[in-house]
Amino acid sequence: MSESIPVSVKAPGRRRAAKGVRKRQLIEATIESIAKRGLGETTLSHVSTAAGLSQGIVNLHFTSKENLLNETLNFLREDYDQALQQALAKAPDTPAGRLAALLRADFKASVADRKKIAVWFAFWGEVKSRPAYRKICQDRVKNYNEILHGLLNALVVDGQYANIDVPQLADTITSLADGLWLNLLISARGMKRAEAERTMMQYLCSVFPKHTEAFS
Amino acid sequence: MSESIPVSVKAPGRRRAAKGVRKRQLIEATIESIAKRGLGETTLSHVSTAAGLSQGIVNLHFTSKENLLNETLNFLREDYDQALQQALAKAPDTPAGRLAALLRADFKASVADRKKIAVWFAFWGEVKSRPAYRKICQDRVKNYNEILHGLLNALVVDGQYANIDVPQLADTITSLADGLWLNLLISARGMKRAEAERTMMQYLCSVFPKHTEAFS
DNA sequence: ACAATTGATGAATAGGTGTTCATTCACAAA
DNA sequence: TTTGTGAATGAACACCTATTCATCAATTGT
Repeated sequence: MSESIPVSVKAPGRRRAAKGVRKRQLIEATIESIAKRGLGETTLSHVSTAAGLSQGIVNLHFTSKENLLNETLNFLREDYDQALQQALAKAPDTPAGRLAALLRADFKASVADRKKIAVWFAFWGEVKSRPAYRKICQDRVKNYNEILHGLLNALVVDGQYANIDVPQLADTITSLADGLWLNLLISARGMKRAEAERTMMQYLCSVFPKHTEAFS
Repeated sequence: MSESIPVSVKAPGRRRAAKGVRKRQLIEATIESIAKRGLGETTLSHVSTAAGLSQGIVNLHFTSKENLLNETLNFLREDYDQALQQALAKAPDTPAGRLAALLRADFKASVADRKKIAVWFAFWGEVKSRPAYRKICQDRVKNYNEILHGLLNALVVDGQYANIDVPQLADTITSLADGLWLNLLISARGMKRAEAERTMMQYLCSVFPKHTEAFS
């Protein structure tokens, strides 16, 4: 949000920063720009100006624009995974409780932020023509699926559910989650995060009727 | 290739076409290019070359690139709506049969074509920063939701189902459909259309257990 | 047959973008 | 203080892209 104040050249003391600091600063400016202007209209000028730095700064720290975008998508993925881990760490130790925590995490304010979702979709929109993006997105899905499969299997055992096709159920859940994100992004009458979360929980209740209290 | 020999024999009937014909030809070249290169890398040169025409042709028929892209998205939406109408027209006259037809249509070869899905996502990725795209996408969703609500209400009455929140159910169904599309686009082990359709049908079976035969 | 009309051309234009690199300058070690 | 290091600059460069427009030629009307 707060736009970085462009540093006056005259004002001393605003120079030099560790590499890691600048890189993160530039990545955040990139996310901001993609959310505001879209991926196609995001230029290095926009990014460096928003960061209050000079023209060549991105090439200095990332070598190329392509590299900046790859690292931006990577950052987004790590940010997402971290939110999941954090949610699981705080979750109760029951399968249902952990599953609920995992799926609620998708709709937390810090994850389902409209800006971040816009950036996710911007990259998804290029997935077919950019193998580098596809790789990162596939890795994220793969990791998510592994966690989800584990929890679903545990819950099926825990509740002695029969006739549940876990792989297909996992597909349904991940698809539902992604589709709800699209709703958050597009919907006219601003679908709210809470509403999306409720929809997801309601679905889980219907699949696991013995554990409704965990999904309420 | 050989060309520009200014003799009378210029080429076979390669000149002149009605406005509508050229426009459609250019829109199709645009879709092709977006699917192959992405929205950001699609240039007017690519489009006109792919159509076998000259530089200025897009500006002649569409005035601007922005216009071409808007009309391309519009075409995609009309194409989609048409597929839905066609599916409904051929459907049996029962609520369950019509619902099944509507949702199966999302995964027909001509609709869930990997190229078209890539283009949909390319535009969705810019929805936040381009009001014109957002408008078209919202209209499509709105129309879809109206049809879906009608069918769901009819089916609830038909089967005397209780405790069904139709608006929420409609949200779940549309989200699931969109999410399955993302799976088709990204998934590593190529999720197949048939698999996605089965997932959707299986979900409908779970919601409407008295009508499973319509969803099998 | 002869204009008139209009689709189509493609070279030229103007504006913008990513990248480079010689140079500057903050900072800390000697 | 002096000096070495490397972060940061920003003008210059080469490239690309959307758009224009004078020109051409196929079709239509008379």
